Amino acid sequence: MTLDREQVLRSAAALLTRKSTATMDEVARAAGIGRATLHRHFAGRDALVGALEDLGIREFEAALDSAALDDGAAEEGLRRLIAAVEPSAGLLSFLVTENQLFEGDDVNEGWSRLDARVSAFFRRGQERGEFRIDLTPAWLTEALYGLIGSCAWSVQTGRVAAQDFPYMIVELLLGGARRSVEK
Amino acid sequence: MTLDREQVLRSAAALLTRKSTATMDEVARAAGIGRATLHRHFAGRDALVGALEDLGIREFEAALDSAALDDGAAEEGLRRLIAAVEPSAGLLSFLVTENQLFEGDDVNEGWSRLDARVSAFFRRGQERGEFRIDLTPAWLTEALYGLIGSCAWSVQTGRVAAQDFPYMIVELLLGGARRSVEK
DNA sequence: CCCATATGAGACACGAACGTCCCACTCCGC
DNA sequence: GCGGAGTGGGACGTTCGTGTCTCATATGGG
Repeated sequence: MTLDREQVLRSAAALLTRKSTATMDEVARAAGIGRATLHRHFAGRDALVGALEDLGIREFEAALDSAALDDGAAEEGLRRLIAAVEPSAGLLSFLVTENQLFEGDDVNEGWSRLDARVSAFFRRGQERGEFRIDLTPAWLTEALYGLIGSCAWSVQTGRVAAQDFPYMIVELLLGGARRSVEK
Repeated sequence: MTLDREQVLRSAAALLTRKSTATMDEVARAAGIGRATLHRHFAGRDALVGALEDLGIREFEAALDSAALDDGAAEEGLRRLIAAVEPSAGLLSFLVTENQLFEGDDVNEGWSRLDARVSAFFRRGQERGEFRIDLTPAWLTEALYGLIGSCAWSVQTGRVAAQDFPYMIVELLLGGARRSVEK
């Protein structure tokens, strides 16, 4: 008994990553519990998505912390970040898509905090001459999210090998963001 | 009278780009027509999305044609493609997202045809030594779609100036795909 | 062993969106 | 001016997901 809330969230994340329109019933069955029990722990779909948001924010924040973005070259920091964020990629891309559906009323303030950290990282990289200055930090941040989502999707559909996930993202994003010599 | 089917599709695309969950009623009002009339021209939501798919495929295909990808350097071809695809960016990113919701049963064959063209373009660029060979054509194709979507979204939320749309995408994607000298 | 707590299954009402239909109105061609 | 086609508004039934509730069952601690 005594349901493992964390495990339910994990399976919900795994399911919603694949099928973002999954029913509460499907979420419950995927977690191996009854729909009633699911409702007992999460007031409704909004509450469930909210809990997933908190989870995703925590994971992303942890990845940011563990990446120690400011240690050494910015390029290496970014590589560590991508590697650290890989396990959460599916969940994060689901949450990004979910957020886009909102009418911008009440967005979880956690996202703005994370956006600010990522954006600030790119800006520092620019100031240190490691990143191109003609691509704005805000755009690099959004592009990072987009590439994470695209790559997670490509892995899911078999277009990209799972083991290549970090490499594909880092090489594509970094190649563009890195100051190249002929510029 | 005699409803302009094309115009209805345009306004539906514009609305669904911003709010992909918009109701048939909202779509109708956005087009300035009644819900009944909308249903007379499109059997249902599926038919409407299907018509939008055809429209998006036509536009993307036209962009591919007009870009003349094989004329001159691959880089220039890509620049022309991005510029040509800009007006359709919102619609295309909506359709890509929409397609991901499908359980992969019956996808419009148009997409595979377009995927093949884009993918082949990247492959030729690789063979001619203009693109890196460690990033697969399939991934470059998906990344292109993802960046188009991210940039369209960034423009909509004001994070990226509309006039910078082609530049931001091309520079980021190309920088990564382009063989850089220090490699 | 017994009881409290949590669960699963199902029933129920509610709301949203859909798809269909009808009716009055308007606009156009004849 | 007249008739018909096209349109808008609204009503209706249906479906689907949601949220709440009840009840029987199982599990685990005292």
